[in-house]
Amino acid sequence: MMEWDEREHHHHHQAAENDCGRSNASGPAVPYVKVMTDEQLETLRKQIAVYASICEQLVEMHKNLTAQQDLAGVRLGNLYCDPLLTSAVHKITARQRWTPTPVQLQFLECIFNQGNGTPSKQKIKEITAELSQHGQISETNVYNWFQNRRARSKRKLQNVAPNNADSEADTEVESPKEIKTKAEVYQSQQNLAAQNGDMCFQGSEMSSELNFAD
Amino acid sequence: MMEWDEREHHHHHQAAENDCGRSNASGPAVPYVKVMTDEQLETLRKQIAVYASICEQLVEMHKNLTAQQDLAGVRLGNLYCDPLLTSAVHKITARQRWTPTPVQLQFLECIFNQGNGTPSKQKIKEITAELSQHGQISETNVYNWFQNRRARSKRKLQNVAPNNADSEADTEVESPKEIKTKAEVYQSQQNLAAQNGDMCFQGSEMSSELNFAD
DNA sequence: CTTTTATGAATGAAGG
DNA sequence: CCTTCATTCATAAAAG
Repeated sequence: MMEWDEREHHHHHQAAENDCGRSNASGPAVPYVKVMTDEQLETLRKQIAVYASICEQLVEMHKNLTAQQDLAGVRLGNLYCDPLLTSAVHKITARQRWTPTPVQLQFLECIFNQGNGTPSKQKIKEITAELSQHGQISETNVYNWFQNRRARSKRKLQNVAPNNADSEADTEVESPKEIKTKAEVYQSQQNLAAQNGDMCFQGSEMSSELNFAD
Repeated sequence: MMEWDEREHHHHHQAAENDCGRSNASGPAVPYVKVMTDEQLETLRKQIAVYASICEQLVEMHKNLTAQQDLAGVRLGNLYCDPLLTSAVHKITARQRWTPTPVQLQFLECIFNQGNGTPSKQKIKEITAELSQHGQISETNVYNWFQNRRARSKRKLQNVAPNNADSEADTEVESPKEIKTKAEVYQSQQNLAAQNGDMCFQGSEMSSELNFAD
């Protein structure tokens, strides 16, 4: 479901050279390295998210409480959450995702436009095999692509529905403002942990060590 | 930038299978895994620990505050929260579909992992009753959850198993693991969650398993 | 660099 | 159970 497509690496001279699986694999030259599966990473990511959420909640509670009565003596002063930390954690556990190459995209688009609805499982297999020649791709990727393509195409038509008759072949048309508004809300919801200025902690010496990402 | 290296692994079993440097480098159709150095793992642990610590402190603080004065009118614990949408005018569009709270999810995950596959009708009832204490939930929700969980778990396995390898270039994968190396973090999280059972952490979920390499 | 948009992926629920 | 759909989430890419 996902491939870690490591793009341009900034040739960092990290302590441990990660050469797992390299062609020259016979060498036991990889001393200290830990391996995690996608699932494990995902789990970790979720747990960290939970913590972030809990902190958020608690800070909110605290703010409400202190707002009512001046409890100057109980500042959150000692609790600091380093933004960098959050961001670093995020990067570490961030999920990567497949991105179709232009060729693959064109091919998929082409098949999609042939109208034959949801490609059968077998069909998916064939398509995947075909597209593998043009880059990394999996059946799941193909499956998801069609699912999304179909769903979004459908929604677009709905949004333009009021005008049935004039423009129909708008598979690539722009979406209405309503969607936009919704997106904004959604956007704000997402970045909670990332940008709550009120709980801007700091003071953890941890930050300096966050040099995984770039 | 990072030393996350994705690799094709042939077996799918726990993070422990750190087979970096193995001789088989041509392995087709194998799962991808992330690799971390000891240092990175250590940093991650520290970061999580920081979160745990912050949460504990906040909880403690909150308890002290509420203890000092009876804030009956500010029962913050019950707000079906949405901390981020403080300016929530949009929130009118309430969520329609059930979303398990972290605690609920954890519980479900736990039961699921006990292997006792088929959740009988009676069992569903019990589980639902139990989880009701942690938030809105119905038997249908529980039922669906198990259905989906199982189906998806199964599918993941299929994606790993069919290593027939013709034209490699396979992508996605997952690692089915049963291990239960609960990390301390997990433990803390649990306690925290328990103490704040009436909080609803929207938007973030947590999984039950945390087990990265040692 | 920050914000916005496009879109790959996850998941609760419905159909069969 | 398995498949399909709708909605939501998260991130890569584009815009400012």
